[in-house]
Amino acid sequence: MSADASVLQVALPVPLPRLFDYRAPAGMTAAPDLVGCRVRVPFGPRELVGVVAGVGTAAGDTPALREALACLDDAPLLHGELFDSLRWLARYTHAPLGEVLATALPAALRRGEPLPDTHAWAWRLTEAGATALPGLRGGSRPRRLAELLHEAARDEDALAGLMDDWRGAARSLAKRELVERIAIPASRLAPTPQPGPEPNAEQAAAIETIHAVDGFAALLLDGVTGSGKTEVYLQAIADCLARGRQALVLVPEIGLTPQLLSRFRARLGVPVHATHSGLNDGERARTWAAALRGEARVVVGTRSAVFTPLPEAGLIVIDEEHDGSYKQQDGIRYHARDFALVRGKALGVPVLLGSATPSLESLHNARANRYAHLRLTRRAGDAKPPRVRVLDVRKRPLDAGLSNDLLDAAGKALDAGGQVLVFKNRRGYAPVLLCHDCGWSAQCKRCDAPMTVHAGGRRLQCHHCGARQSVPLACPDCASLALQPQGIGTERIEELLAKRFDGMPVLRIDRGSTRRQGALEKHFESLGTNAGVLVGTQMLAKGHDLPNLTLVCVVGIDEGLFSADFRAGEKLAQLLVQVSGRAGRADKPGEVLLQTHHPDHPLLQTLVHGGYHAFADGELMQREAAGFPPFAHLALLRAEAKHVDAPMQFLRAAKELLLPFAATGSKQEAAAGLELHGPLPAPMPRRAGMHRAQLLVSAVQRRELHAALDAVVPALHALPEARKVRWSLDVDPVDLY
DNA sequence: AGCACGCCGACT
DNA sequence: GTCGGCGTGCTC
Repeated sequence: MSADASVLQVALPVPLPRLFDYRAPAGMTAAPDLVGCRVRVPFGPRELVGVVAGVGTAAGDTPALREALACLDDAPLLHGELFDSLRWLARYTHAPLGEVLATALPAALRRGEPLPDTHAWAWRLTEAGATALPGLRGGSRPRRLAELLHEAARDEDALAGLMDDWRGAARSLAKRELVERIAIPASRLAPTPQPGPEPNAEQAAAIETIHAVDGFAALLLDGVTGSGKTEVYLQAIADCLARGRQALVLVPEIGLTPQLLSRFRARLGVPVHATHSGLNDGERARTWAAALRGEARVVVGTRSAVFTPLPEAGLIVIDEEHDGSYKQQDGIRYHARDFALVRGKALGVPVLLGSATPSLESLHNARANRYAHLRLTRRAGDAKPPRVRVLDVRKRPLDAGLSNDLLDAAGKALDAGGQVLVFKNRRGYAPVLLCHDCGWSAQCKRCDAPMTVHAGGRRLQCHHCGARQSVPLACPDCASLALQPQGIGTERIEELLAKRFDGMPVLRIDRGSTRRQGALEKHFESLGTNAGVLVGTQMLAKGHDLPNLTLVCVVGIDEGLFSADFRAGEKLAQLLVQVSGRAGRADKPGEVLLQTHHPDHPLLQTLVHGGYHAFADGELMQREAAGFPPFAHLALLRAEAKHVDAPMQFLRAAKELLLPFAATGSKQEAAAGLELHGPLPAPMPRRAGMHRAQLLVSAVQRRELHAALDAVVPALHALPEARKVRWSLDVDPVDLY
């Protein structure tokens, strides 16, 4: 084998910042047509599936290269725009390409399974079947099926519409070889959209602006709750389909409901492919393959759907663009909204970002004219916005954290036959178990966090590592029996409300009560439009339509008003506006009660009297003054280890590497160069038995941040201190902990 | 990340 | 005497 033979440069799913060279599999040559194909390769003592990222010539003195075992694809799985965008994502996140590709590909393909068939299936009569048809017993199912198939071969969907239990009949006929199953190409029928409601003037203007876009543009659809953003999406998608192009719709984790899908399916007149967390690996791979082949025309999915191949792309929609679930919080920490914008630009298609409470990043971009700003200010049917009242509870008696005013309002709403939503951002019974005699409180053994009381005061649970135990009978420190649940969680509110409104349905909706897929829907359906109370966490902020909801109560917002996290204000404002938007409909004005000990807090005052945009104006000014995003760019280097000192040692070494890029003290140069904050122990220094620390890097110019990281990240991998920790780099972190 | 190799404690 | 703990080192 000559030393300069062509080699495959393979991206493998390992946390090493390089590609690995292999000889082409036996009988193949390392030609560029293999780029984007998956290969199975030996790697140390094991075998891995990787993707050919390039071909090149091996350096002369390279030790004997190993040979790839097999190529798994006839044609590249990744090519063109998607491959280019994923390479960009690897550079942007400073992550190994192999890990990015492993994150982007459906699990079945990552494991090396073949690209699945996306054929539809049809049945037809065989020659023997045509001959035998008159002999089949009249009126029997096999006879009816044979008659149907005698007229024409029919696909399985059509058969299901024509007779029931056709499968049984087909099976029995197939056994006698009278019928056979044949693969037919997935249908590429022209869409038959159903007409929707007449758009109002604002919607029509938004639709026209989107329609007029040629090539890439980012458009912020900034519309109050109930203003009909979905209608704009539907018209834009229908327009995209009519031009013969594919549409991708991203929705938050909680937003992908059967209601949304059936509305899309009913209106668009083409199959809508959904990628939700309930799909198994095979189904996910099939949707991916169908999109790759151009068969899937509309794909709706959560965060990871942003990796769908779109060979005939025409439009990308991101619903509730401010939603935190678009940011992946482990592994490759990508932001689906931001990556969608990158893809839209590369694809040359419009990207439509919709929200009633746009992220400050998107508002900032809209104000800088980087995004078109489309406003929808009217609620459908001219429904009045809900009346928002700040409820001052200072010095008021509280029962399970609820004031009398709040309970009275709830009672009145229920008496009037309405539904009441009580929102509390803490699940469980109580957040702390305290000894009244000595001050001991139940702490998790593996985390620096108190354990939450659950099950009406019988169990303790750690919300950070999942540890569970029963509540001790006596204080472990002083043997006192005076152990008291302290603070309020959703369970405790549920308990109080069930007692207070005896006979009324009280439903609790949180991650404790609603673990299973579809459980949320079941809960809502069980209530219907009957009077009743819903108690819950974030999960209640959106999702299912509640037409009979007349009162929304928000309790426990005070923590959010004084959080150290610079994004806490934005998150709280978004939450309050979103949850308020659920109250009331056209014929029933809603009411919102915000219960607080800080009624004069500027955030509440601005939000209540000026609305979300007034809040956003003030918040953006504060961000600018403080040098926070979107006026600066952040990267957070995290490390964790079993050993106490290892994370800090690693981060100190990392800081040494970054120091040459840091801003100097002088004023002029402070605008250039990085600022390094830390390393510091993480806000929760120990979690699930691991000690954690972090180093925050910020820069005014994104280019400088990336230039420094480009230079430093490979050295980070090589640090001796790195071997003793698990570390990760989060570019554009959303949570600084 | 895996996985192997390698050197020190409580058990069939 | 071995099974197994996790430190250290490597992966084209």
